[in-house]
Amino acid sequence: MAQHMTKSIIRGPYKPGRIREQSRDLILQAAQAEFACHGFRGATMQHIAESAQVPKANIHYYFTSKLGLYGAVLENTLNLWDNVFNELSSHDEPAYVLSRYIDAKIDFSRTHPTASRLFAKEMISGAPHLSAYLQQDYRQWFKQRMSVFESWVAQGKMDDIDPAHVIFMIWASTQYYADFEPQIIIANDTEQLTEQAFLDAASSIKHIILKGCGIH
Amino acid sequence: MAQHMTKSIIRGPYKPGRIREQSRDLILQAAQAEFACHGFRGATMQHIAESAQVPKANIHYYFTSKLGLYGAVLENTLNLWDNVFNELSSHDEPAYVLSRYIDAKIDFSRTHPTASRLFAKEMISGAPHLSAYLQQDYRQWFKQRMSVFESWVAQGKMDDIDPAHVIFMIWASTQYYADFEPQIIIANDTEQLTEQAFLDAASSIKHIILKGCGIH
DNA sequence: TCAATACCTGTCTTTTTAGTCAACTTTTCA
DNA sequence: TGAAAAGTTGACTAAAAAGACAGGTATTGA
Repeated sequence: MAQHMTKSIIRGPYKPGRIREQSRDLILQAAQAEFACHGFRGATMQHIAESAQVPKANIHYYFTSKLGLYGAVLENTLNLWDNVFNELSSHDEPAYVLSRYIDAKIDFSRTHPTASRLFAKEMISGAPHLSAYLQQDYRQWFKQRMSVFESWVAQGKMDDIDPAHVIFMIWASTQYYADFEPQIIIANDTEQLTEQAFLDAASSIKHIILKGCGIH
Repeated sequence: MAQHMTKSIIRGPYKPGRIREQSRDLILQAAQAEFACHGFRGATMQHIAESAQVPKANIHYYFTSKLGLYGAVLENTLNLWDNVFNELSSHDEPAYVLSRYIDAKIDFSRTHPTASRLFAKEMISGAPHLSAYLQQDYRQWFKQRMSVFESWVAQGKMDDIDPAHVIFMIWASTQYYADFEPQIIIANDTEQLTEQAFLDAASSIKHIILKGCGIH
């Protein structure tokens, strides 16, 4: 028993596919960075392999093709996204909901900048690999939010602004701190963005959005 | 005289380099679209050639290399940018200045979406080809704007918000309508973004930014 | 211990890519 | 008009790319 536990601690309990999961994750991580930086066509399997420190052939053992790998990276990233934002769903007070949402978005930009950049790159390219997602989950999520905003407007809890533009402003402003990092770094005359810088950004965005929408 | 004018209308008056300018522009146009869509590494000279409807070798007659072409595209686009925004410089009233600036930015997103996307792609990749520009013109422009905002705050014309975040919010929100077009199109359930859609966006952004910053 | 399964990778092929070059046509202006 | 300059391009080369695959090694449970 003791030996078994020692073995478990050192190598973990055996599961078929345990190594598979680890290797896949390692490659997915490296691939996300490469795709985020160079886009689908600009990324190379060789670079991803070097970055993950595995032979190129090893990538092809786990993923059928470059496109398959890209699909897996996108799917992986979408799940991450959903996990972060699903909790923030229903609450009566717009000030509370929007504040928490902006905080979560800025925190996501800080902790997952490559994920943000990956989607930005894909969008700018015309989202050729995201049509399924955009037509389904995204559309549905968006419509639900819109109706929440509309009820707030009807209840006089905020100004009569097209909710779509408010959502776009929040997305744009929060994602900017991940996607346009070089610009912000040079403007701030700093080496890298600190956690405090993100907190300040969130604070300013919350001030402007809430006050700008007439939310108290 | 009449014959000379006819000739002028049909072929234009001769200038050394006239053909050069036309061909270069044609190629630059096609290259901008290709680079904006696929990034530097993802773009191919062959695609650019096909898009411009010239043989690939013709591109190499006018541009030394892929990198040289990319540099020319960036420079071209930066000049465009400057021409559009240089006029909006000095005025006492923040409401007037910011309104006109937001309008100009949204109009740029509508009329030059590929230019916007080109820069977005470059930024997301870490701006490896823009360091010179970012360190000089951009930095200077940014500092000047910051001081204008600070004087407005000092005069009580707007809330005490870090001006950098206000500028970033304006940039992010206005550029979003060019860079993330697919997302906006699907959310709006439309085929393409109309001029009216851009005007509505500008209107909402102005409302939120001005009110949100406490500008009357 | 021992098949069976999972995992690994050096080497190869084919396709695509950037860039070259020499022969060609068009345009210009003296 | 005619020679020089500018513009054009098909055919080529070398490098880099994605991907296939056979022959390995490591890991497992019985």
